[in-house]
Amino acid sequence: MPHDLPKAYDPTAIEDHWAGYWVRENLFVQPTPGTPATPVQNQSLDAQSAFTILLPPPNVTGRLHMGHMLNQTEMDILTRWRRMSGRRALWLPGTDHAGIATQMMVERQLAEEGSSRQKLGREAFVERVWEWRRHYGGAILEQMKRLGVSVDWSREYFTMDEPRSLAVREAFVRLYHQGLIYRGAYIVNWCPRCQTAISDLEVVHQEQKGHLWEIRYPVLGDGGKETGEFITVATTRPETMLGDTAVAIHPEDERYLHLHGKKLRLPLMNREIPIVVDPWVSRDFGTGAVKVTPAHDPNDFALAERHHLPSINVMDDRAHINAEGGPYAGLDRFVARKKIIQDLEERELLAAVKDYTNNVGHCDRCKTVIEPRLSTQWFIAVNKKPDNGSASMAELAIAAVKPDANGNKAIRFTPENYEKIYLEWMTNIHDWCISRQLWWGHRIPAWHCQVCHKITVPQPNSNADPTVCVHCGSNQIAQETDVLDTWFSSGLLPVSVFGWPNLSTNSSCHPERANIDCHPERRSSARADDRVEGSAVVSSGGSDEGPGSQAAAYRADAALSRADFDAFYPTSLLVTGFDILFFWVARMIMLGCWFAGEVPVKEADGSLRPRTLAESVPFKEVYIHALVRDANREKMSKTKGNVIDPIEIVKQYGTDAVRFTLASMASPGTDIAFNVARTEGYRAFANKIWNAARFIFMNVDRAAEIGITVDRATLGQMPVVGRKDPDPERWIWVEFHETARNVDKLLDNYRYDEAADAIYQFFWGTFCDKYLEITKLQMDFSESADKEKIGSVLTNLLQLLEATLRLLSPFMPFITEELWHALYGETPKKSIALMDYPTVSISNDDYDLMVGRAWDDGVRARMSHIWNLISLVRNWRKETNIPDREPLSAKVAPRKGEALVREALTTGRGLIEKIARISVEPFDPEQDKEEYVLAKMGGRVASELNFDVMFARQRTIDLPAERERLTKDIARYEKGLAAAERQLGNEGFLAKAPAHVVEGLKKQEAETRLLLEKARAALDVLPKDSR
RNA sequence: GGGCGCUUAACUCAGCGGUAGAGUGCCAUCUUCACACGGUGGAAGUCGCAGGUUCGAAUCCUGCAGCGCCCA
Repeated sequence: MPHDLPKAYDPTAIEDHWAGYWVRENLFVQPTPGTPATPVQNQSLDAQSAFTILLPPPNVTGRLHMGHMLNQTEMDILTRWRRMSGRRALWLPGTDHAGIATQMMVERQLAEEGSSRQKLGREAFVERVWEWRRHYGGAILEQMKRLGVSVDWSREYFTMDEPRSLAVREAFVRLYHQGLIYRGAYIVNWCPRCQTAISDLEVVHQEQKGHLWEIRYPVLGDGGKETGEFITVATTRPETMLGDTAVAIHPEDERYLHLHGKKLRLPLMNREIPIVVDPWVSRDFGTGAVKVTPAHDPNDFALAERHHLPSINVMDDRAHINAEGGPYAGLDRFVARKKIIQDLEERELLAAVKDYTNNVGHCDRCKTVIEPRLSTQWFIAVNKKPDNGSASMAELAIAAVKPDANGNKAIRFTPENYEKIYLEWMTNIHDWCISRQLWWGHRIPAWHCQVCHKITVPQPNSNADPTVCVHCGSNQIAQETDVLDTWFSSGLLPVSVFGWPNLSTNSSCHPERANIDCHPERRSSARADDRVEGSAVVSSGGSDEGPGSQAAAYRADAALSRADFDAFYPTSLLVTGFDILFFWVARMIMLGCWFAGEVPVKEADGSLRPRTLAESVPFKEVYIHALVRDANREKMSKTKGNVIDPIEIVKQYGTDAVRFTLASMASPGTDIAFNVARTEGYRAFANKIWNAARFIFMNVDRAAEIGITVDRATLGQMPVVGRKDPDPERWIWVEFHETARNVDKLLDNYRYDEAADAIYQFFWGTFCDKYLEITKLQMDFSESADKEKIGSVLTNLLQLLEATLRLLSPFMPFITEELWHALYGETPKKSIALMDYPTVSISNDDYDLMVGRAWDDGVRARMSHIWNLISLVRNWRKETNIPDREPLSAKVAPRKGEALVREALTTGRGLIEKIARISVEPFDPEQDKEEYVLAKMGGRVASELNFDVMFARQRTIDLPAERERLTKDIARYEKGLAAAERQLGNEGFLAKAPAHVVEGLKKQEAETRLLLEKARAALDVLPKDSR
């Protein structure tokens, strides 16, 4: 192995190389169980061990941002760790067709060309969007590849590809025939720019300064004559008065009691409208009288339903006043507002104008002010029980998250408080408006009859579009022009990525589901075309013949889909941000529980049984990650210009360093203030790793030159060290295993931060700073060297390095891959990512044996004493300005009664002498009293808890500084001692505190007392004069 | 208006009932044959404020102040 590594680690070329290699070699392809596809991962695993994770699909229009990188880093760490831990790991990537965003993108392009979607027409426009997607849609996936995420590229999905489209159609059709999808007139959030309805969630509310106009409506007496009296209403949107059909007052409002049952004349429109009473009206707001515009306000609409008032829509889809607006027809809503105010003023009907700040809804996409508008839309009745009386969608989705009688949850949230937020939302959920007036998306599979005006929706499991109306038989039917909400298709992903609804039961069908699962037409319906096309777009080329597309072809088969579904559904985990908790997570739970619940479970013997709720959920765990903010905790936004481009940072510092930064800051529930200073620190860490490896390789090479061979056969194994081994080797392996165990536990609880920190501390603080320093003392390549000894030291070093690289690999996949390959002549597998995680390769018994033995013997305590003594000497050197290289002689007295301290001094003497560059002689302060006292007076004595060290006088020391230091120490010890004594004198404490706490405090008190005495004695022997 | 969260060293954050931690930064010193993206040593915090519970509170409770988020 040639080990001429450069002195400093340069990640760029290395990361590019491995990123390409991982994709090319299909390392993370997880074939359908039972198929002969690429046997890269461990095939002996049973389905129980699956670890499945679905990538939240980024928009095809998207570019990678910090949120993606955090999300993907977290998923990649967990997936790599689970894979190395022996699980059948499958991470599914894909993209979302993002209806509005993508359509807007292409419309903008067209506008630049002087064209528009209307000029193109629907069909040509949709083709144009596909064209756009083929050219630009893979950008974000290419960025993901550069980050080295360990996804299965052969299973890449797109929410508009054939299998996913089939799932969307089938889901719609089934829900429709179950009576859970209806078409109705409701107030929706209408975006006049996007020309579509959007869901409540896509509306962002912003405080805006506006006015509250008070308008006088004349009261009518008998015979429709104005009485001269007025009722004054307050409104923020006067233009809607054109559509007023009533004025409402509170039934108990004394100001208006005499007006009950009266009518009003609607100004400008000269329409007679009634006064209605309704307790919903707030007496304190405005004038206590509220105009009612059912077609343009959701509250008014509800009120109108109660009072059977008509609705008059006064605006068109561009938010211009329509013919219902009389003289104002054709005006833009805001122009109309001005004109109306003016006209009212002229007629002396404007009572007042007050400044008012209100929350105005804007379109999340284009920021246009939303116009609540009465229109006909498609809805899912999420609260409606199906005809067979079983639970509604929302009820199922609640049951999936709420703890059952035994406290078990089918879906567990981390951090836990999201469970509450989710349940709160799901409990108050409204029907879901799923129609969008766009061209890009899944066109709703419903046909309108031009003759009887009824709707025809195909039956489940039929791929044929209807040609005649099922109600009147007419052939004049046309497909609905609306498309479905993008979240409808992404909500189905957990089932559709495994081929649902195209699932064969292979042998026999569940009696109730027979028509669905074994439909003959369905077998050939899902073609692999789009998959192959998808791979061609995103892969580095030539993948059409690779195992990827082969696997794709397999999956088009219903039997294989079934095998995938059985093996991988429910997925294990969803990692996502809280911003799409309702948009996506909640909808996946609703749709997942609903449709997976209809798929029977196939038992080992081939029989079928109904699926339980816990088996129907789309994922068992949800980890909600933090928001990545800038270094000043500000939310990143394009307008603020504080957006950090992860790819830029990656180019500067390396992917590994950025990943490690994100991991080390990813504490559950806390936002991440991304600070490049941290990344700089972790780039230094990568460099440290690089150089530690370089050091080891150099020594292996030097050893080879004098004929010392290092045994690589034992690499990958965990040595069980025992009493016969020297302290340093036993100690470092105990430390290593403690770290590895810890990391396992921490990752299991999503504590990326603590896991990253544990590895960092081990590698830098323990392995490099201590163990490597120890091994340096043994690197003797002279003729007289003990070759066997050096060989075993180097073997141990390589073993440790190899194991540590595996431990670190999920966090820093690139540098570990590079060094791991450099370490072997010929690697046992294609990638370190396919090796065992260190915790897997040692059995529990071995672990207990090893750590137990080492501890019994006090190896950790001894090593800790040794390092304390070394620190004491180093500290002394600094204080007395004795250079590190200058030899020093000292006499050391271990603390009385501490056997381990004495042992440490005996066994570690050589180590201490070499590392601290000191010659040590033992002494006993009791027996050598005279010399000790002499030293105190003439030489110097340094003390810590376990040792007294007597140094020969070599340099003058800064007496005032030394006095100050000791005085400060004494004060600190006195304070600590007083506090401890106070505690121990407290009977309540002695009686109530647990024994170990009391014991600990007693020990601490004794130690503090000792340190105090030592410090006092040291101060005492310092000459009193200033020199 | 309803709900949730945050306030710990100069900065960014852990800790969440038993004597205050990390990374970066800072100070001093060292270019000794892995690494100056380094070594060694060091300084640095009445844990937002005020009450309470407890033998004991950064940690639990209440109130206040400041900051932020979600929903209406």
